[in-house]
Amino acid sequence: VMILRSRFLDARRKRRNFSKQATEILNEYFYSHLSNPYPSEEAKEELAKKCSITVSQVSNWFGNKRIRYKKNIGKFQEEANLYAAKTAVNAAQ
Amino acid sequence: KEEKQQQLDPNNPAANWIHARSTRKKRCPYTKYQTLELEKEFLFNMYLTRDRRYEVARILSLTERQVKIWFQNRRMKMKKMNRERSGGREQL
DNA sequence: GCTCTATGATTTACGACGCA
DNA sequence: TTGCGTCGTAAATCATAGAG
Repeated sequence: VMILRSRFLDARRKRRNFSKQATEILNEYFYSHLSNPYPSEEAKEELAKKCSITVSQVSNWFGNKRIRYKKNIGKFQEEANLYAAKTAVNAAQ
Repeated sequence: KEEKQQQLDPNNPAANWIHARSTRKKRCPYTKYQTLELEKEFLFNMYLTRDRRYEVARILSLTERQVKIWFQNRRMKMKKMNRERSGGREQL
């Protein structure tokens, strides 16, 4: 029983990568708010809804993204340019 | 293998959200034993008296501050678990 | 299948702020 | 003014999904 229980509890660490579209939405927000990539609670809720993930997952994603971006800006430069261009196109419409 | 040199391009709008308290103690993962004992204590009561905190800290070779913060974090974890347990679907 | 690494989640440690 | 509470986060670490 304890074994089964612990397996169930450990299942929270079973994860799937987010969908391509969810990642797209999160990255768009991140790179279009690069000067302050800290979404408010309301913004997190909206992102969560759009991405079909939980608010906690949105928080985790931004926490991971900020630290990993900061640790190696060069590695993300291409991605940053891509989303900057995408945002510019959206804004132009 | 470890050269963390990041030249912050002035063009880069990300220049300002770096906190990084240089005086912060590095995170040090607790042993299985320490965690287990802390969990047992948490099960006994979610809030520590000063005397219990002293005892737990002494037994586990942690500082009282570490024990205090562990309980604070543990309560936040519980809160989060409850929040997502009631909001999400349950299977099994 | 079998490494690796990218990625989502969890764990320590604080700063900021609240209340008694 | 001390001191413990929560909230949000940084940074390190964990666990493994997935790409080669």
